[in-house]
Amino acid sequence: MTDTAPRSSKAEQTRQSIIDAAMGLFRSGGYDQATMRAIADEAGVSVGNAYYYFSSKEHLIQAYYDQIQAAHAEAAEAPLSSEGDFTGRLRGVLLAWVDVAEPYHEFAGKFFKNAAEPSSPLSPFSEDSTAAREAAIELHGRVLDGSDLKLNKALREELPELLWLLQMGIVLFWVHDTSDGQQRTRDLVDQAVPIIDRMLRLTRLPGVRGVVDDIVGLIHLIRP
Amino acid sequence: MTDTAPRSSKAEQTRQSIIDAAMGLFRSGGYDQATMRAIADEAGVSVGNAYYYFSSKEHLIQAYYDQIQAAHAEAAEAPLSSEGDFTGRLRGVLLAWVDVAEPYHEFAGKFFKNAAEPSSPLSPFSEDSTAAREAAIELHGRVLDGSDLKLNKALREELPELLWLLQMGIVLFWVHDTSDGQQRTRDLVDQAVPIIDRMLRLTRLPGVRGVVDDIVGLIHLIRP
DNA sequence: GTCTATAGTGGGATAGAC
DNA sequence: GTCTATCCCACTATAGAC
Repeated sequence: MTDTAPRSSKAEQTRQSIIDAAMGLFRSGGYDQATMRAIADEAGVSVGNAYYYFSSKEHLIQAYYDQIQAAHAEAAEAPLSSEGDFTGRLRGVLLAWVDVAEPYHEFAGKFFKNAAEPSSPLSPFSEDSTAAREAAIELHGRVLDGSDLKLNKALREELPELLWLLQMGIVLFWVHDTSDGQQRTRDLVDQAVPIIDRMLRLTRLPGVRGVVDDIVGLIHLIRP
Repeated sequence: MTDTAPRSSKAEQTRQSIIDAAMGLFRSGGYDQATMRAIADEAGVSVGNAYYYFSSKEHLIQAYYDQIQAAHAEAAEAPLSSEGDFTGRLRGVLLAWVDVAEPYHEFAGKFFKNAAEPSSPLSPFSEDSTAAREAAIELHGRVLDGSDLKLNKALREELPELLWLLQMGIVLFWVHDTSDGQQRTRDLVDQAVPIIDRMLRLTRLPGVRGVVDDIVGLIHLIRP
């Protein structure tokens, strides 16, 4: 979607101040409280100007998403550089997301609601989310690249996207998770990761191989 | 959720006329076109009165939601009574849903959006949806009961819920599916069902068994 | 190209009289 | 239970300043 590189410093400053204002208001009062009037006011710009930079309130959230995504990419560096085996790397990356997203959990449901609508630019499957989605998938590619997993080529190619889907599933669980510090989501990650590891290693088993090939075929069939 | 039995005839009549008006307008013009003003107008009541019966536009959707649910249960009877093997039964039940839901596909995204918010009573995971959810899970229990599948007990117990989750995944795909008659979703079902069948039969394999046990354990851990 | 100010539209939701 | 009147908000339009 939008390029992250700064254009003219003035414009970029304005843009950023709007994002910052939105961030602050989202955080303190949730999505509904943060009206476009309030955001513009807090940023010291006019409503019209806010709309000049963000064509809708949803697009403003998108910027917010991008920021979480960037923070996740950064937080994921630690496990990606220190962990060598697949389980450690995947767990590290997934838990890094839970850490990064924790402050927003309270009102994430509101975001999620908007993101669930297929036509919304906020949908993780949408055109507008392509950049963020691909960055996230790429991150899972790196989980695999540095790991000790041996996989057949066709599966290896699909796996980053599948791991991203897994992450979306964890996000789904996470938004419904009301436990303290989203501990249940962390438990889910802890337990699920070794199972996934074992499942992936099973894919080399004679009886399993054929099914894996069919699954890869299915993925190709349904990909847009 | 709401009881379907009629209360006082006058109130119930008004209530029903609002639902009918909403249904008609949703169907002809989609969700956005059907403003509360238009719905109230069509029903011959005031906007305030419409809100007296339905505390939000979302709550109006519930009536729709229930209708699809009931229609699916009915449409699923055919394959459940005629098909004997697992693939036939599962495919029949899943495709019955796609058939039943087809007229609503256009604006199903709006349903979905509301259902996605964790705190919404329309969420398939919510307290309020327990009855509908359990009915749907029960339906998948019947898919298994009449089939030729042999499974270990622990897995057999979890499987109806897992199949329901699969159905939720298909719904997710479906709302994003813009192909004619949602043909791509139908293709997905056709291709996925035999794969699931094969996967389930693999669970009896020595190397696979342990992983299946762990998955069942994980399910128990994360269930609320 | 960036920004302000202001006035307006239309829709979800509500208050309070009846 | 029902209405009318009104509020608030996202969003648009416009006219113009720098």
